[in-house]
Amino acid sequence: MVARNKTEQIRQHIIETTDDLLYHKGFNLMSFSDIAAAADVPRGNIYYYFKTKDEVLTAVIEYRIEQMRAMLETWNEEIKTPLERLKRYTNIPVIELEDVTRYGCPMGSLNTELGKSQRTLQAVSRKQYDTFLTWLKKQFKELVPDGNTKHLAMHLLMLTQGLAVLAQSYQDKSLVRREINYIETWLDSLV
Amino acid sequence: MVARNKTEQIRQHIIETTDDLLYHKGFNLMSFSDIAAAADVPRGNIYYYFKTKDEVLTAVIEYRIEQMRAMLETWNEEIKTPLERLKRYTNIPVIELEDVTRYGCPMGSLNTELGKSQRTLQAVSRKQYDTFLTWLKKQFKELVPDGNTKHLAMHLLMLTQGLAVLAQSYQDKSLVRREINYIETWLDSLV
DNA sequence: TTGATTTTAAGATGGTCATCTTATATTATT
DNA sequence: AATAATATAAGATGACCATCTTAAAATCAA
Repeated sequence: MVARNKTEQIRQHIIETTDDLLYHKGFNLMSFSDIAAAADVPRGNIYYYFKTKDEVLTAVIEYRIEQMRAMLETWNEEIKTPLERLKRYTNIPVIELEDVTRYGCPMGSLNTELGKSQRTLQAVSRKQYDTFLTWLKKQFKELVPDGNTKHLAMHLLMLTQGLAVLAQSYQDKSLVRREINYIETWLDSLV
Repeated sequence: MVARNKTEQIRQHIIETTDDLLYHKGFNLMSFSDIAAAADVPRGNIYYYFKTKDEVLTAVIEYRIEQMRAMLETWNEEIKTPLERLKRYTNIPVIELEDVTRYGCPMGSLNTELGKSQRTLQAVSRKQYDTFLTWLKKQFKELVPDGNTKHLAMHLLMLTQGLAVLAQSYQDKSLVRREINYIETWLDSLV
């Protein structure tokens, strides 16, 4: 029990440190040595927890999705109106301003990288988008019951993705704030 | 003269084949062996034309920018109104639909990749954006003389970047067409 | 406590990478 | 034709990579 538990703990610890590493370096420049060093686990021992690099990625994505779901669950409980919930989503880049202007969007940059020649892994990464999209559709359904909620959700996601790409390219924080304001104005215009 | 010329020709040939390779594989997964194979030049000989991989990248970006400038110049001549010129720009993803849904935006995907931990190279790549932005600003200046042309240009670029990211992630051509229509409607609303 | 199982972690393996050296071949100049 | 400069291309170099093997150590169940 204790050992099983400890193993799980270390595995979880590797996942959490790799999450940051993946965001900061990208998948292809992130080596097993990097993972081992970041998690402070001997290089040869990582393979006891994960057989391949792909398996590490999958575990990190699963972890991210868990986190996202928990966050969205909290928003559902704590934020009363769909408009306010959509605005809460929209404001992620403002809240994560340092990271977004430095490393871009963790979902978008990974999808872009993997989409070139690692499509199987991209499909894994894409589940992050799916998780948000499902939630966004629900909010839009509440906000504008007879709008095309799928298109609206995609559109909002697209706006935040474009924002992140340019924000990172130009290290431009004011661009983030300005574009987020436009998005909020657009959301207001829907009701 | 002939030799100098032939050398220039081979160098140019390497640049052009590497342009596609870079788009399809990304910078870090593109090796010198790939470059040599694609250009059909012996691996060891590539170094006669380019000392480092960074130098190849720089040459490819310069070539791309030349191409872009020539294209924009043609548009300036052949398309009468700034609105139509802006729409011509907007329609690039529709014209390049196959490539955009498969590999994303050549500028955006490269910037995103290099921005993580190769900032010096990202600065080189970013010049592609700059070239478009300068031109876009001019068009907006003509279209809405007292608008904030810098913000408008950035905004339009941002829309196309978000579009490319999602189009590639979901391999979704209808998304491209739909979003391009929105952008055109927005452009119309400015006059 | 003993024997089985789990966990650790060093070290190999075989591959690919960017880059360099160098000897040979080609071409240009005289 | 002789010489000098340019261009070719094989082969090394050393670093790093993902992954595997394996023997020792730690922990478990009996």
